[in-house]
Amino acid sequence: MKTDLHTPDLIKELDKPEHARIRQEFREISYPRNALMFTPGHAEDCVFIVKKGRVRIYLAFEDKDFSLAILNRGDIYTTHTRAFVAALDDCTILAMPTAGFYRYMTGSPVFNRTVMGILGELLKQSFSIIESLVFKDVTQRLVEFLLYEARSHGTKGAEGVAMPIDLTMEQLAAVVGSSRQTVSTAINEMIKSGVLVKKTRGVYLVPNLEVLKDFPHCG
Amino acid sequence: MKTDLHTPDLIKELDKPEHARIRQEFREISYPRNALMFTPGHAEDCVFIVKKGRVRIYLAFEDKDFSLAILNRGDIYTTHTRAFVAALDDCTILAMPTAGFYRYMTGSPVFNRTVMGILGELLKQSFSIIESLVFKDVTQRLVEFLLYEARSHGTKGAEGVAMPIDLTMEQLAAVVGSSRQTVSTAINEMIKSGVLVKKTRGVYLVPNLEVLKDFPHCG
DNA sequence: GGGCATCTGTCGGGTAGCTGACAGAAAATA
DNA sequence: TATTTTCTGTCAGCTACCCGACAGATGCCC
Repeated sequence: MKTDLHTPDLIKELDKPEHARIRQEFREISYPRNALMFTPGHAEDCVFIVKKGRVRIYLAFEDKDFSLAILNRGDIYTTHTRAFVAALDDCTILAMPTAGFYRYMTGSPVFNRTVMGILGELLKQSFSIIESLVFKDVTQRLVEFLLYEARSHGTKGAEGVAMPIDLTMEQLAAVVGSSRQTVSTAINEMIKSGVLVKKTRGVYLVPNLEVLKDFPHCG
Repeated sequence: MKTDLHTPDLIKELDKPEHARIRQEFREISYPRNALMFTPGHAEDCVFIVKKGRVRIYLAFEDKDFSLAILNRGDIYTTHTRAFVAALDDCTILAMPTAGFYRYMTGSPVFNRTVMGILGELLKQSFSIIESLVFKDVTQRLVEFLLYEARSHGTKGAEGVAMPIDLTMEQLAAVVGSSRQTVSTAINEMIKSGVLVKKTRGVYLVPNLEVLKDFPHCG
Protein backbone atom coordinates (compact mmCIF):
# COMPACT_ATOMS: atom_id res chain seq x y z
CA MET A 1 0.00 0.00 0.00
CA LYS A 2 2.79 2.36 0.84
CA THR A 3 6.19 2.39 -0.71
CA ASP A 4 9.07 4.03 1.00
CA LEU A 5 12.10 2.03 0.15
CA HIS A 6 13.42 4.76 -2.00
CA THR A 7 17.03 5.52 -1.20
CA PRO A 8 17.49 8.69 -3.21
CA ASP A 9 20.41 7.77 -5.37
CA LEU A 10 20.99 4.14 -4.73
CA ILE A 11 21.68 3.51 -8.38
CA LYS A 12 24.06 6.41 -8.77
CA GLU A 13 25.70 5.43 -5.50
CA LEU A 14 26.23 1.93 -6.78
CA ASP A 15 27.77 3.21 -10.00
CA LYS A 16 30.55 4.98 -8.12
CA PRO A 17 33.99 3.39 -8.59
CA GLU A 18 34.37 2.48 -4.90
CA HIS A 19 31.40 0.11 -5.16
CA ALA A 20 32.51 -1.53 -8.36
CA ARG A 21 33.02 -4.87 -6.66
CA ILE A 22 29.54 -5.04 -5.25
CA ARG A 23 28.05 -3.56 -8.38
CA GLN A 24 29.42 -6.33 -10.52
CA GLU A 25 27.63 -8.93 -8.40
CA PHE A 26 24.31 -7.53 -9.55
CA ARG A 27 22.89 -8.93 -12.73
CA GLU A 28 20.80 -6.65 -14.90
CA ILE A 29 17.54 -8.24 -15.98
CA SER A 30 14.71 -6.82 -18.11
CA TYR A 31 11.07 -7.85 -18.18
CA PRO A 32 8.21 -6.86 -20.47
CA ARG A 33 5.09 -5.20 -19.09
CA ASN A 34 2.92 -7.61 -17.08
CA ALA A 35 5.61 -10.27 -16.87
CA LEU A 36 5.71 -12.32 -13.69
CA MET A 37 9.18 -11.73 -12.26
CA PHE A 38 9.27 -13.90 -9.16
CA THR A 39 6.80 -16.32 -7.62
CA PRO A 40 6.76 -17.32 -3.96
CA GLY A 41 8.47 -20.46 -2.81
CA HIS A 42 10.65 -21.54 -5.61
CA ALA A 43 14.01 -20.48 -7.00
CA GLU A 44 16.67 -18.67 -5.07
CA ASP A 45 15.82 -15.55 -3.10
CA CYS A 46 17.00 -12.27 -4.55
CA VAL A 47 17.71 -8.75 -3.47
CA PHE A 48 16.94 -6.35 -6.29
CA ILE A 49 16.94 -2.67 -7.15
CA VAL A 50 14.56 -1.18 -9.71
CA LYS A 51 16.43 0.56 -12.51
CA LYS A 52 13.56 1.30 -14.88
CA GLY A 53 9.78 0.96 -14.78
CA ARG A 54 7.43 0.03 -11.95
CA VAL A 55 7.35 -3.27 -10.11
CA ARG A 56 4.36 -4.62 -8.22
CA ILE A 57 4.69 -6.79 -5.11
CA TYR A 58 1.50 -8.68 -4.36
CA LEU A 59 -0.22 -11.54 -2.64
CA ALA A 60 -2.59 -13.75 -4.60
CA PHE A 61 -5.23 -16.23 -3.56
CA GLU A 62 -7.60 -18.01 -5.91
CA ASP A 63 -8.66 -15.31 -8.37
CA LYS A 64 -8.02 -12.33 -6.15
CA ASP A 65 -4.88 -10.36 -5.57
CA PHE A 66 -3.67 -7.64 -3.26
CA SER A 67 -0.80 -5.24 -3.85
CA LEU A 68 1.64 -4.83 -0.98
CA ALA A 69 3.79 -2.25 -2.71
CA ILE A 70 4.49 -0.63 -6.03
CA LEU A 71 8.20 0.00 -6.48
CA ASN A 72 9.67 2.81 -8.57
CA ARG A 73 13.15 3.50 -9.85
CA GLY A 74 15.68 3.37 -7.06
CA ASP A 75 13.56 1.24 -4.73
CA ILE A 76 15.11 -1.86 -3.26
CA TYR A 77 13.33 -5.04 -2.24
CA THR A 78 13.96 -8.63 -1.37
CA THR A 79 12.11 -11.66 -2.60
CA HIS A 80 10.56 -13.75 0.11
CA THR A 81 8.43 -16.76 0.49
CA ARG A 82 5.01 -15.21 0.33
CA ALA A 83 4.75 -12.56 -2.34
CA PHE A 84 4.60 -12.46 -6.13
CA VAL A 85 6.56 -9.87 -8.07
CA ALA A 86 5.38 -8.60 -11.46
CA ALA A 87 6.30 -5.87 -13.95
CA LEU A 88 3.79 -3.05 -14.10
CA ASP A 89 5.67 -1.49 -17.03
CA ASP A 90 8.52 -2.73 -19.18
CA CYS A 91 11.22 -2.69 -16.58
CA THR A 92 14.82 -3.40 -15.69
CA ILE A 93 16.22 -4.47 -12.34
CA LEU A 94 19.59 -5.13 -10.81
CA ALA A 95 19.39 -8.43 -8.96
CA MET A 96 21.67 -10.38 -6.67
CA PRO A 97 21.11 -13.62 -4.72
CA THR A 98 20.24 -12.92 -1.09
CA ALA A 99 22.98 -15.29 0.05
CA GLY A 100 25.67 -13.24 -1.66
CA PHE A 101 24.17 -10.11 -0.26
CA TYR A 102 24.43 -11.50 3.25
CA ARG A 103 28.12 -12.11 2.75
CA TYR A 104 28.73 -8.45 2.03
CA MET A 105 26.49 -7.56 4.90
CA THR A 106 28.32 -9.37 7.64
CA GLY A 107 31.57 -7.82 6.42
CA SER A 108 30.33 -4.25 6.45
CA PRO A 109 28.52 -2.54 9.33
CA VAL A 110 27.26 0.15 6.95
CA PHE A 111 25.78 -2.42 4.63
CA ASN A 112 24.38 -4.22 7.61
CA ARG A 113 22.65 -1.14 8.89
CA THR A 114 21.18 -0.51 5.45
CA VAL A 115 19.63 -3.94 5.31
CA MET A 116 18.30 -3.73 8.84
CA GLY A 117 16.84 -0.38 7.90
CA ILE A 118 15.10 -1.82 4.90
CA LEU A 119 13.68 -4.71 6.90
CA GLY A 120 12.50 -2.34 9.57
CA GLU A 121 10.89 -0.08 7.01
CA LEU A 122 9.19 -3.06 5.42
CA LEU A 123 7.84 -4.11 8.78
CA LYS A 124 6.53 -0.64 9.50
CA GLN A 125 4.74 -0.59 6.16
CA SER A 126 3.22 -3.97 6.88
CA PHE A 127 1.78 -2.65 10.10
CA SER A 128 0.38 0.36 8.27
CA ILE A 129 -1.33 -1.96 5.83
CA ILE A 130 -2.78 -4.08 8.62
CA GLU A 131 -3.96 -0.99 10.43
CA SER A 132 -5.77 0.30 7.35
CA LEU A 133 -7.35 -3.04 6.59
CA VAL A 134 -8.64 -3.58 10.10
CA PHE A 135 -9.74 -0.10 11.11
CA LYS A 136 -10.54 1.85 7.95
CA ASP A 137 -13.17 1.55 5.26
CA VAL A 138 -12.47 1.62 1.53
CA THR A 139 -12.87 5.37 1.13
CA GLN A 140 -10.47 6.09 3.96
CA ARG A 141 -7.94 3.64 2.56
CA LEU A 142 -8.15 5.39 -0.78
CA VAL A 143 -7.63 8.74 0.87
CA GLU A 144 -4.56 7.40 2.68
CA PHE A 145 -3.15 6.09 -0.57
CA LEU A 146 -3.75 9.35 -2.41
CA LEU A 147 -2.22 11.38 0.40
CA TYR A 148 0.79 9.12 0.40
CA GLU A 149 1.25 9.45 -3.34
CA ALA A 150 0.79 13.20 -3.19
CA ARG A 151 3.44 13.55 -0.53
CA SER A 152 5.94 11.14 -2.02
CA HIS A 153 5.55 11.63 -5.77
CA GLY A 154 3.54 14.82 -6.13
CA THR A 155 4.70 18.22 -7.29
CA LYS A 156 3.32 21.33 -5.66
CA GLY A 157 1.80 23.89 -8.03
CA ALA A 158 -0.46 26.93 -7.81
CA GLU A 159 -3.63 24.83 -7.90
CA GLY A 160 -2.43 22.21 -5.42
CA VAL A 161 -0.40 19.02 -5.56
CA ALA A 162 -0.30 17.19 -8.90
CA MET A 163 0.66 13.56 -8.97
CA PRO A 164 0.88 10.67 -11.39
CA ILE A 165 -1.47 7.77 -10.56
CA ASP A 166 -1.05 5.59 -13.58
CA LEU A 167 -3.25 2.75 -12.41
CA THR A 168 -6.58 1.44 -13.65
CA MET A 169 -9.49 1.33 -11.22
CA GLU A 170 -8.90 -2.40 -10.98
CA GLN A 171 -5.24 -1.95 -10.05
CA LEU A 172 -6.20 0.71 -7.55
CA ALA A 173 -8.70 -1.73 -6.07
CA ALA A 174 -5.91 -4.28 -5.62
CA VAL A 175 -3.90 -1.66 -3.73
CA VAL A 176 -6.61 -0.80 -1.23
CA GLY A 177 -8.11 -4.28 -1.07
CA SER A 178 -11.48 -3.64 -2.66
CA SER A 179 -13.38 -4.13 -5.91
CA ARG A 180 -13.18 -2.22 -9.18
CA GLN A 181 -16.74 -0.93 -8.84
CA THR A 182 -16.46 0.27 -5.27
CA VAL A 183 -13.22 2.13 -6.00
CA SER A 184 -14.69 3.70 -9.11
CA THR A 185 -17.65 5.15 -7.24
CA ALA A 186 -15.53 6.27 -4.31
CA ILE A 187 -13.07 8.12 -6.56
CA ASN A 188 -15.92 9.78 -8.41
CA GLU A 189 -17.47 10.94 -5.18
CA MET A 190 -14.17 12.58 -4.33
CA ILE A 191 -14.04 14.24 -7.72
CA LYS A 192 -17.64 15.45 -7.47
CA SER A 193 -17.00 16.93 -4.05
CA GLY A 194 -13.89 18.67 -5.38
CA VAL A 195 -11.25 17.17 -3.08
CA LEU A 196 -9.68 15.45 -6.08
CA VAL A 197 -9.34 16.63 -9.66
CA LYS A 198 -8.56 14.50 -12.67
CA LYS A 199 -6.11 16.38 -14.87
CA THR A 200 -5.45 13.88 -17.63
CA ARG A 201 -5.35 10.11 -17.86
CA GLY A 202 -3.10 8.98 -15.02
CA VAL A 203 -2.58 12.42 -13.51
CA TYR A 204 -4.59 13.75 -10.60
CA LEU A 205 -4.53 16.96 -8.61
CA VAL A 206 -5.26 17.46 -4.94
CA PRO A 207 -6.20 21.12 -4.31
CA ASN A 208 -5.81 20.76 -0.55
CA LEU A 209 -4.29 17.85 1.32
CA GLU A 210 -5.97 18.77 4.60
CA VAL A 211 -9.41 18.80 3.04
CA LEU A 212 -8.78 15.47 1.34
CA LYS A 213 -7.63 14.04 4.67
CA ASP A 214 -10.98 14.52 6.30
CA PHE A 215 -13.12 13.46 3.41
CA PRO A 216 -15.95 12.64 3.59
CA HIS A 217 -16.71 15.70 5.68
CA CYS A 218 -19.97 16.45 7.41
CA GLY A 219 -22.79 15.86 4.89
CA MET B 1 -2.30 -13.58 14.63
CA LYS B 2 0.44 -16.16 14.57
CA THR B 3 3.25 -16.33 17.01
CA ASP B 4 6.38 -18.15 16.16
CA LEU B 5 9.17 -16.33 17.82
CA HIS B 6 9.69 -19.12 20.23
CA THR B 7 13.31 -20.07 20.45
CA PRO B 8 13.05 -23.24 22.52
CA ASP B 9 15.34 -22.44 25.39
CA LEU B 10 16.28 -18.84 24.94
CA ILE B 11 15.98 -18.23 28.64
CA LYS B 12 17.98 -21.27 29.67
CA GLU B 13 20.51 -20.41 26.98
CA LEU B 14 20.86 -16.93 28.36
CA ASP B 15 21.39 -18.25 31.88
CA LYS B 16 24.47 -20.21 30.83
CA PRO B 17 27.71 -18.80 32.24
CA GLU B 18 29.16 -17.96 28.82
CA HIS B 19 26.37 -15.45 28.25
CA ALA B 20 26.65 -13.82 31.63
CA ARG B 21 27.80 -10.54 30.15
CA ILE B 22 24.85 -10.19 27.83
CA ARG B 23 22.47 -11.53 30.42
CA GLN B 24 23.34 -8.78 32.86
CA GLU B 25 22.39 -6.14 30.33
CA PHE B 26 18.80 -7.34 30.53
CA ARG B 27 16.63 -5.82 33.20
CA GLU B 28 13.92 -7.94 34.71
CA ILE B 29 10.57 -6.18 34.88
CA SER B 30 7.21 -7.42 36.16
CA TYR B 31 3.76 -6.20 35.23
CA PRO B 32 0.33 -7.00 36.65
CA ARG B 33 -2.40 -8.47 34.46
CA ASN B 34 -3.81 -5.97 31.94
CA ALA B 35 -1.01 -3.47 32.49
CA LEU B 36 0.07 -1.47 29.48
CA MET B 37 3.74 -2.26 29.03
CA PHE B 38 4.80 -0.13 26.08
CA THR B 39 2.98 2.41 23.94
CA PRO B 40 3.98 3.38 20.42
CA GLY B 41 6.08 6.40 19.79
CA HIS B 42 7.49 7.42 23.10
CA ALA B 43 10.26 6.14 25.34
CA GLU B 44 13.23 4.16 24.22
CA ASP B 45 12.82 1.09 22.06
CA CYS B 46 13.39 -2.24 23.73
CA VAL B 47 14.17 -5.81 22.88
CA PHE B 48 12.54 -8.14 25.38
CA ILE B 49 12.10 -11.79 26.19
CA VAL B 50 9.04 -13.12 27.99
CA LYS B 51 9.98 -14.94 31.17
CA LYS B 52 6.55 -15.48 32.67
CA GLY B 53 2.96 -14.96 31.55
CA ARG B 54 1.53 -13.90 28.20
CA VAL B 55 2.12 -10.63 26.43
CA ARG B 56 -0.17 -9.14 23.81
CA ILE B 57 1.11 -7.01 20.92
CA TYR B 58 -1.65 -4.97 19.33
CA LEU B 59 -2.69 -2.03 17.24
CA ALA B 60 -5.39 0.30 18.50
CA PHE B 61 -7.54 2.90 16.80
CA GLU B 62 -10.35 4.80 18.43
CA ASP B 63 -12.18 2.19 20.48
CA LYS B 64 -11.11 -0.85 18.51
CA ASP B 65 -8.03 -2.95 18.78
CA PHE B 66 -6.38 -5.75 16.87
CA SER B 67 -3.89 -8.29 18.20
CA LEU B 68 -0.80 -8.84 16.10
CA ALA B 69 0.65 -11.53 18.32
CA ILE B 70 0.35 -13.14 21.70
CA LEU B 71 3.74 -13.98 23.14
CA ASN B 72 4.42 -16.84 25.52
CA ARG B 73 7.37 -17.71 27.73
CA GLY B 74 10.58 -17.73 25.72
CA ASP B 75 9.29 -15.53 22.90
CA ILE B 76 11.37 -12.54 21.93
CA TYR B 77 10.11 -9.29 20.47
CA THR B 78 11.13 -5.74 19.83
CA THR B 79 9.18 -2.61 20.52
CA HIS B 80 8.52 -0.45 17.50
CA THR B 81 6.76 2.69 16.61
CA ARG B 82 3.33 1.31 15.82
CA ALA B 83 2.22 -1.28 18.30
CA PHE B 84 1.05 -1.35 21.90
CA VAL B 85 2.27 -4.02 24.30
CA ALA B 86 0.15 -5.20 27.23
CA ALA B 87 0.22 -7.93 29.86
CA LEU B 88 -2.40 -10.61 29.31
CA ASP B 89 -1.46 -12.25 32.62
CA ASP B 90 0.76 -11.14 35.48
CA CYS B 91 4.06 -11.36 33.71
CA THR B 92 7.79 -10.85 33.82
CA ILE B 93 10.09 -9.90 30.99
CA LEU B 94 13.79 -9.44 30.43
CA ALA B 95 14.28 -6.16 28.61
CA MET B 96 17.21 -4.36 27.05
CA PRO B 97 17.38 -1.13 25.04
CA THR B 98 17.46 -1.82 21.30
CA ALA B 99 20.55 0.37 20.94
CA GLY B 100 22.55 -1.79 23.31
CA PHE B 101 21.31 -4.88 21.57
CA TYR B 102 22.60 -3.54 18.26
CA ARG B 103 26.06 -3.13 19.74
CA TYR B 104 26.23 -6.81 20.59
CA MET B 105 24.78 -7.61 17.23
CA THR B 106 27.40 -5.94 15.09
CA GLY B 107 30.09 -7.65 17.12
CA SER B 108 28.71 -11.14 16.77
CA PRO B 109 27.66 -12.78 13.50
CA VAL B 110 25.64 -15.36 15.41
CA PHE B 111 23.75 -12.70 17.28
CA ASN B 112 23.33 -10.85 14.04
CA ARG B 113 21.83 -13.82 12.32
CA THR B 114 19.44 -14.33 15.20
CA VAL B 115 18.12 -10.80 14.95
CA MET B 116 17.79 -10.97 11.18
CA GLY B 117 15.93 -14.23 11.66
CA ILE B 118 13.53 -12.64 14.10
CA LEU B 119 12.89 -9.70 11.81
CA GLY B 120 12.34 -12.04 8.88
CA GLU B 121 9.97 -14.15 10.90
CA LEU B 122 8.08 -11.07 12.00
CA LEU B 123 7.75 -10.00 8.39
CA LYS B 124 6.49 -13.39 7.33
CA GLN B 125 3.87 -13.31 10.05
CA SER B 126 2.78 -9.86 8.97
CA PHE B 127 2.21 -11.14 5.47
CA SER B 128 0.20 -14.05 6.83
CA ILE B 129 -1.98 -11.63 8.72
CA ILE B 130 -2.51 -9.46 5.67
CA GLU B 131 -3.33 -12.50 3.57
CA SER B 132 -5.95 -13.67 6.05
CA LEU B 133 -7.50 -10.24 6.39
CA VAL B 134 -7.77 -9.68 2.66
CA PHE B 135 -8.74 -13.09 1.37
CA LYS B 136 -10.46 -14.98 4.18
CA ASP B 137 -13.71 -14.53 6.06
CA VAL B 138 -14.02 -14.58 9.84
CA THR B 139 -14.72 -18.31 10.10
CA GLN B 140 -11.69 -19.18 8.03
CA ARG B 141 -9.51 -16.85 10.06
CA LEU B 142 -10.70 -18.54 13.23
CA VAL B 143 -9.94 -21.94 11.75
CA GLU B 144 -6.43 -20.79 10.85
CA PHE B 145 -5.89 -19.52 14.36
CA LEU B 146 -7.14 -22.71 15.97
CA LEU B 147 -5.01 -24.87 13.67
CA TYR B 148 -2.00 -22.76 14.49
CA GLU B 149 -2.57 -23.07 18.21
CA ALA B 150 -3.17 -26.79 17.93
CA ARG B 151 0.08 -27.31 16.08
CA SER B 152 2.20 -25.01 18.21
CA HIS B 153 0.81 -25.46 21.70
CA GLY B 154 -1.40 -28.53 21.47
CA THR B 155 -0.78 -31.98 22.93
CA LYS B 156 -1.84 -35.03 20.97
CA GLY B 157 -4.07 -37.46 22.84
CA ALA B 158 -6.35 -40.37 22.04
CA GLU B 159 -9.31 -38.10 21.24
CA GLY B 160 -7.34 -35.61 19.20
CA VAL B 161 -5.27 -32.52 19.89
CA ALA B 162 -5.97 -30.66 23.13
CA MET B 163 -4.87 -27.08 23.47
CA PRO B 164 -5.16 -24.16 25.85
CA ILE B 165 -7.05 -21.17 24.44
CA ASP B 166 -7.35 -18.98 27.46
CA LEU B 167 -9.00 -16.04 25.74
CA THR B 168 -12.45 -14.53 26.05
CA MET B 169 -14.59 -14.29 22.93
CA GLU B 170 -13.76 -10.61 22.88
CA GLN B 171 -10.02 -11.26 22.96
CA LEU B 172 -10.42 -13.90 20.27
CA ALA B 173 -12.28 -11.35 18.19
CA ALA B 174 -9.35 -8.97 18.50
CA VAL B 175 -7.05 -11.70 17.23
CA VAL B 176 -9.03 -12.44 14.09
CA GLY B 177 -10.24 -8.91 13.53
CA SER B 178 -13.94 -9.33 14.15
CA SER B 179 -16.60 -8.69 16.77
CA ARG B 180 -17.40 -10.57 19.96
CA GLN B 181 -20.81 -11.67 18.68
CA THR B 182 -19.65 -12.94 15.32
CA VAL B 183 -16.82 -14.95 16.89
CA SER B 184 -19.15 -16.40 19.48
CA THR B 185 -21.58 -17.74 16.89
CA ALA B 186 -18.80 -19.00 14.63
CA ILE B 187 -17.14 -20.94 17.46
CA ASN B 188 -20.47 -22.42 18.47
CA GLU B 189 -21.14 -23.54 14.94
CA MET B 190 -17.83 -25.38 15.01
CA ILE B 191 -18.71 -26.98 18.31
CA LYS B 192 -22.17 -28.02 17.09
CA SER B 193 -20.72 -29.58 13.97
CA GLY B 194 -18.18 -31.45 16.08
CA VAL B 195 -14.94 -30.12 14.58
CA LEU B 196 -14.16 -28.46 17.89
CA VAL B 197 -14.86 -29.61 21.45
CA LYS B 198 -14.79 -27.47 24.56
CA LYS B 199 -13.15 -29.46 27.35
CA THR B 200 -13.11 -26.95 30.17
CA ARG B 201 -12.85 -23.17 30.42
CA GLY B 202 -9.87 -22.21 28.28
CA VAL B 203 -9.15 -25.70 26.97
CA TYR B 204 -10.37 -26.97 23.63
CA LEU B 205 -9.95 -30.20 21.72
CA VAL B 206 -9.68 -30.70 17.98
CA PRO B 207 -10.61 -34.30 17.13
CA ASN B 208 -9.23 -34.02 13.60
CA LEU B 209 -7.12 -31.21 12.22
CA GLU B 210 -7.89 -32.10 8.60
CA VAL B 211 -11.63 -31.92 9.18
CA LEU B 212 -11.29 -28.61 10.98
CA LYS B 213 -9.21 -27.30 8.11
CA ASP B 214 -12.01 -27.61 5.62
CA PHE B 215 -14.78 -26.40 7.84
CA PRO B 216 -17.40 -25.43 6.86
CA HIS B 217 -17.74 -28.47 4.62
CA CYS B 218 -20.50 -29.00 2.08
CA GLY B 219 -23.80 -28.06 3.71
C1' DG C 1 -10.13 6.29 -39.64
C1' DG C 2 -12.48 2.02 -38.45
C1' DG C 3 -12.62 -1.71 -35.49
C1' DC C 4 -11.21 -4.19 -31.33
C1' DA C 5 -9.92 -4.35 -26.75
C1' DT C 6 -9.75 -2.50 -22.61
C1' DC C 7 -11.36 0.55 -19.22
C1' DT C 8 -15.08 3.20 -16.78
C1' DG C 9 -19.50 4.48 -14.48
C1' DT C 10 -23.66 2.98 -12.59
C1' DC C 11 -27.50 0.24 -11.01
C1' DG C 12 -29.71 -3.45 -8.33
C1' DG C 13 -29.61 -7.68 -5.67
C1' DG C 14 -27.42 -10.35 -2.18
C1' DT C 15 -24.74 -11.03 2.06
C1' DA C 16 -21.17 -11.01 5.67
C1' DG C 17 -20.60 -8.99 9.48
C1' DC C 18 -21.18 -4.89 12.66
C1' DT C 19 -24.05 -2.81 16.34
C1' DG C 20 -27.16 -2.69 20.21
C1' DA C 21 -29.99 -5.13 23.33
C1' DC C 22 -30.90 -8.39 26.75
C1' DA C 23 -31.19 -12.61 29.44
C1' DG C 24 -28.69 -16.31 31.36
C1' DA C 25 -24.09 -18.50 32.89
C1' DA C 26 -19.93 -18.33 35.07
C1' DA C 27 -16.34 -16.16 37.95
C1' DA C 28 -14.78 -13.11 41.19
C1' DT C 29 -15.51 -10.89 45.48
C1' DA C 30 -17.34 -10.38 49.83
C1' DT D 1 -23.33 -18.31 50.64
C1' DA D 2 -24.87 -14.04 48.61
C1' DT D 3 -23.85 -10.41 45.46
C1' DT D 4 -21.58 -8.15 41.93
C1' DT D 5 -18.92 -8.30 37.87
C1' DT D 6 -17.63 -10.27 33.83
C1' DC D 7 -18.53 -13.28 30.11
C1' DT D 8 -21.59 -15.75 26.77
C1' DG D 9 -25.28 -16.77 23.36
C1' DT D 10 -28.68 -15.10 20.38
C1' DC D 11 -31.75 -12.10 17.94
C1' DA D 12 -33.11 -8.22 14.80
C1' DG D 13 -31.82 -4.24 12.10
C1' DC D 14 -28.55 -1.93 9.38
C1' DT D 15 -24.70 -0.93 6.25
C1' DA D 16 -20.63 -1.43 3.60
C1' DC D 17 -19.28 -3.81 0.17
C1' DC D 18 -19.07 -7.58 -3.27
C1' DC D 19 -20.74 -9.35 -7.65
C1' DG D 20 -22.93 -9.56 -12.26
C1' DA D 21 -24.60 -6.95 -15.90
C1' DC D 22 -24.42 -3.58 -19.37
C1' DA D 23 -23.85 0.77 -21.89
C1' DG D 24 -20.68 4.23 -22.97
C1' DA D 25 -15.88 6.06 -23.20
C1' DT D 26 -11.22 5.71 -24.26
C1' DG D 27 -7.10 4.10 -26.19
C1' DC D 28 -4.56 1.03 -29.47
C1' DC D 29 -3.49 -1.17 -33.90
C1' DC D 30 -3.75 -2.24 -38.75
